[in-house]
Amino acid sequence: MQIGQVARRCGVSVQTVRLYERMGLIETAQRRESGYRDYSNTVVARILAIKQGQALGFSLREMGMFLQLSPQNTEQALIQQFVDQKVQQIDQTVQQFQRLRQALHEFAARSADDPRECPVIHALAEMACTQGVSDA
Amino acid sequence: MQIGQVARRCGVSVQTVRLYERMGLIETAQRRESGYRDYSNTVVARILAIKQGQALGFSLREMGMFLQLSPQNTEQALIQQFVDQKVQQIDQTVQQFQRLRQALHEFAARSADDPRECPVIHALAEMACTQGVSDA
DNA sequence: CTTGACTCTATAGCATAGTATAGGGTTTAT
DNA sequence: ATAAACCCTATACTATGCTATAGAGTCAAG
Repeated sequence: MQIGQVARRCGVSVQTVRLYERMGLIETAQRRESGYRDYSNTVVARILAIKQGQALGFSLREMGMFLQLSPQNTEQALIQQFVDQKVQQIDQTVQQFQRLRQALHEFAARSADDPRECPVIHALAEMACTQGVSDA
Repeated sequence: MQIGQVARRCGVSVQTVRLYERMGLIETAQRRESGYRDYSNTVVARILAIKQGQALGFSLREMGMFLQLSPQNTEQALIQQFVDQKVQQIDQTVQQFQRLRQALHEFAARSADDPRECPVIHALAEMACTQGVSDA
């Protein structure tokens, strides 16, 4: 599969595919005699996974570590530890999104002359505090 | 309140506070005769809100628009529309996080010689697809 | 056998969100 | 009256994740 086809199937540019290859996020493509890259089709799912991970806030570096992890190269205990940590992070993030959701509803329900602080700022600031920022 | 105190209270650098001011994300501070900025203390909640929003994946530009929205300057119908849209986005994101969570558990539970595709890549790729990427 | 659509490398540039530095003035405490 | 700790502006630099361009080769269709 040529790089252009991979790119179109993933909704990314060919430069992005090359970038991901250089960064080691996807397989190093086979080359034809011409020098053209020839990708296996598993690369498509991988790129889609990377883009989706990004959309959820993971950096390319994180996604790279993520994707490198496999039972073949990593101890079960470490995998479990990694997964537990990620799940905990996810739960926290989900909770924060839900508080934001609630605050948005309160915001929309407010009357124009409500003197109280904006519920969205309030909720977001509180979340930040709960996670520990302080000073005298 | 001096800029350094604001910065420490928010857990950011003074340069960041100045940057946010230049970008119009926070109030333009009063100045003392010396030229020193003098912030009101509402600025702290605002910066914390910005940082928390960022942690949830919003850009500074988005947070700026967010924070500008108020019943004083925006029609109720528009606010409702904005809120509905954001809530819908949040619900989708939360759902995606929960699918990822599930996939992570499956990943951890897998035996080392399972020949199937990695459940995390699989789940992320599927999510991406569901949102519409395609090509012939 | 040439045209158009593709590919290659290499390099440079962009937006975002900061961080660092230079060169200076201010405040407070001793 | 001087040191330490703060503040000011302006400019330059950084990392991340792309995007654009130049200059070249490849390949399929007519």
